[in-house]
Amino acid sequence: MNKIMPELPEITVLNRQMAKEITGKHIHEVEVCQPKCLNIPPEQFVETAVSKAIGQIYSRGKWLFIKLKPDYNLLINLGMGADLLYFKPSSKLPEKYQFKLTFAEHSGFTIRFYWFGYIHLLHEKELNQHKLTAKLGISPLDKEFTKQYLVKLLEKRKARIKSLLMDQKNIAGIGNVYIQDILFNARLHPNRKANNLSDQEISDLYDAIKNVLNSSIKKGGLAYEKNFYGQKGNFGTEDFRVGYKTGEPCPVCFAPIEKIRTGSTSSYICPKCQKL
Amino acid sequence: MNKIMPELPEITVLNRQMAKEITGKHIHEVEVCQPKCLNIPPEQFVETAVSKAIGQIYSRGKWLFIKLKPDYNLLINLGMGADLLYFKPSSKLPEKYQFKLTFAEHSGFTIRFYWFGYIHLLHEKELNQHKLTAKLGISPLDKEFTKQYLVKLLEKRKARIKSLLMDQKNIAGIGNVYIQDILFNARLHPNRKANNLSDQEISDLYDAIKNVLNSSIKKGGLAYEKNFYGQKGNFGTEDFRVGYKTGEPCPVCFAPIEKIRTGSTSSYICPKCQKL
DNA sequence: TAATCTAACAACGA
DNA sequence: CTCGTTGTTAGATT
Repeated sequence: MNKIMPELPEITVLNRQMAKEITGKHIHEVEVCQPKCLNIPPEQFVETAVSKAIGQIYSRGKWLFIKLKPDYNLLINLGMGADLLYFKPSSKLPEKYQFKLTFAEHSGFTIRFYWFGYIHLLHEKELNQHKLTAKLGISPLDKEFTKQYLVKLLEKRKARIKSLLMDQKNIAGIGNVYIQDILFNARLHPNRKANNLSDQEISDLYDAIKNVLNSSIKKGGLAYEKNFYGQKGNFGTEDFRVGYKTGEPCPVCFAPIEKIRTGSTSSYICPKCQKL
Repeated sequence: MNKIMPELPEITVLNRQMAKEITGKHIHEVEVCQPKCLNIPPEQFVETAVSKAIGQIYSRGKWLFIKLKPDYNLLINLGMGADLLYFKPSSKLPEKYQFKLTFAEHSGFTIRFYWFGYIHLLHEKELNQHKLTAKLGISPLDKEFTKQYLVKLLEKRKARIKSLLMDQKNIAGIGNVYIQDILFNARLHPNRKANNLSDQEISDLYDAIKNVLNSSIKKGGLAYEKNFYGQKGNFGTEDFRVGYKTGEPCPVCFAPIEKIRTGSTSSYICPKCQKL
């Protein structure tokens, strides 16, 4: 368990810190070291971004949305792991990064991707046609995400519950890290068919989603990911119940946790508590 | 070989006959017996169509496009077999039909679906958003469909040649009837990967597509389908080389033709001439 | 080992 | 037999 992918809790933490730190600042310089991350040519990207001011910052699923006033938006997806780090006017920059944005008063942030990731710049009017975010599903921490909403989402769906929950078009923000304990807490095998869940199971699943994500946010996100200030979160090994615990005893029945292959992803399950 | 689906040749024949017979006529009455075929409520359909005049008639793939002047279009797809029959003012109507359109001078046409089919009415401006036709591929008899075009279509495609050719988004108009002899004439097994064909094989395939479709059009289409005047075409059993000839000798090597399952469709092949 | 898109394919329904 | 939708899988991506 070295480098783990950022999911909703990590993005939420970053979002809050960025909002507090950089809102209102004016972009002075943009440095692009990895043009493939962008949606437009680097020159156009830089020219459009420079001299604009940071407006509202919010997130949807694993995406950060940073408004560049008056009518542009910077969309960031950290992909399979990345450091998005604030720097102060005088502080030393990270050794390696693929993107740097500097504000008028010489603070700014860098992004280092470990593996894939996107930095897209879009006009307000292009937002709803943006392929990668236009069809993002509801946030599991949104008020609109009610138990009834989950019931509706699952009924008539023949897909496996794990892949359905991880499909960002259904619910945005759950990845292969937090899904492990979410399913365990609801005592669901990852390959259960969505339309076969009992009312009780759906209810448990709903609570598990909220609880797992919220408790990580409360702890500042994963202990394996850095926040805006380079600090690690406090949600660590001891907070996982079955995730990444191959061979260790199930916290409920003491059966050894198994790592199994589910589709193209790995799942950590208790073979006794999570029956198919 | 009872009822066979209409493909490009049958639609082309219908198209020509309809253009000659009904162009310029004014719609006087529309009767809808199967609202599920329509894209809009029956009342709205009837109201919009009535009193408009028939303009240009053309076809794309298995779809007929009938312009209703000045700015509407009647789009017809005969699905898995249907009779689209002209009637004169005094003549008897077919016993069964799901749609009837009568002109001012009491001629008209009826449509009887045997299995699914569409009759859609669209404003000129809605045409390019029409899901079922907007992405139809090129016509294999169009001048733009050159050998080079086919080469480009097949390169880098890992799909099986049969399903690629039958996908209406690639080429529009080939179904599971004519594909049989097209593949045989090019000596191609239906499951060959598109990107593995030699230049010679692509060239043969190109010629086969044109020859098979054109020869059926010349004969007025399939002998198992009725044209606008209720007459059957002249392209019959003797014109098929391997299609629907299970057990009969291959016309080239005399090996018995086999009926095999390819994906969700049936294929008739010569096991010696069409190796995988 | 992760995330996501795409193409290709299977199963199902209308 | 046709066609669209849903879901699954393999491959590719920087």
